[in-house]
Amino acid sequence: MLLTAQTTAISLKAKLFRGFSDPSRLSILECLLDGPRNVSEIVAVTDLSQPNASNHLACLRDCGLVTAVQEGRYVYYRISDDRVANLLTLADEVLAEVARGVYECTRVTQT
Amino acid sequence: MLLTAQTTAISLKAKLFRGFSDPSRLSILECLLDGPRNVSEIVAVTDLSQPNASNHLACLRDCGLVTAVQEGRYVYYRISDDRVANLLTLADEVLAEVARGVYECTRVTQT
DNA sequence: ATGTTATATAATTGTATAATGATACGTTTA
DNA sequence: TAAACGTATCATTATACAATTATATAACAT
Repeated sequence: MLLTAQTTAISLKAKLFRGFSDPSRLSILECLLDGPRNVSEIVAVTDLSQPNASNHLACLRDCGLVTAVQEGRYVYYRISDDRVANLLTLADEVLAEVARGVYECTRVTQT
Repeated sequence: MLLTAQTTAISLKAKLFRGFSDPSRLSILECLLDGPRNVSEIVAVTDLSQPNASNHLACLRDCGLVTAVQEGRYVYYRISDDRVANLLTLADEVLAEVARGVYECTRVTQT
């Protein structure tokens, strides 16, 4: 793709959505909707391996979707902005409308 | 990941977000915000190759984000639901907040 | 100091997927 | 019917990315 100011903004937005586009990361985000959690708690809730969870958390953190605070040997993660939660909610609504389509979509691999 | 009813719903949502997570598909969606467009028009606006645009359109259609209507030899695409547009707008707002983070995020490749 | 727990990082591997070029299919016009 | 046009599909290639294993770092406890 040709890169212009416009497409740069679009690439940013694509990157933002990519933060939400993985089941592991979504599990983490939904877990954090209930409040801050440390890595061990996240691992327990999501059933991800610890390194895998850390990788995805690093991705979410780098993208600004979550923030991290160290407390002793624990690192607590939380969702950085209410609008992130709003996006998840709105996605649920869209999904309710188009669920059948997404379900049948085979262009993106089923997990 | 272990697949449960919960993770299945999450996988669906991840798939939905994946529809938004590519610059080419976002360009197409933003182009369609102005109204229905046929493939040639989309190709002209987005600078994608015709086969590439068709591929992404098929993905968006399969995922229920756009609908297609054939008129003569043209196929007109439109955004399937207003909430899809809302999601794009909300993403802009989130991006305004966390843009720096996303910009600096190197876990997801820059385009 | 040593061991233990919590988290992060690195290297590797397999898979997903975006882009391209060639081609097929369907529709219209001559 | 043939030619031209619009769109879709297929095969290929290159790259991105998720998951795993092993290991490193840091904080705390004994």
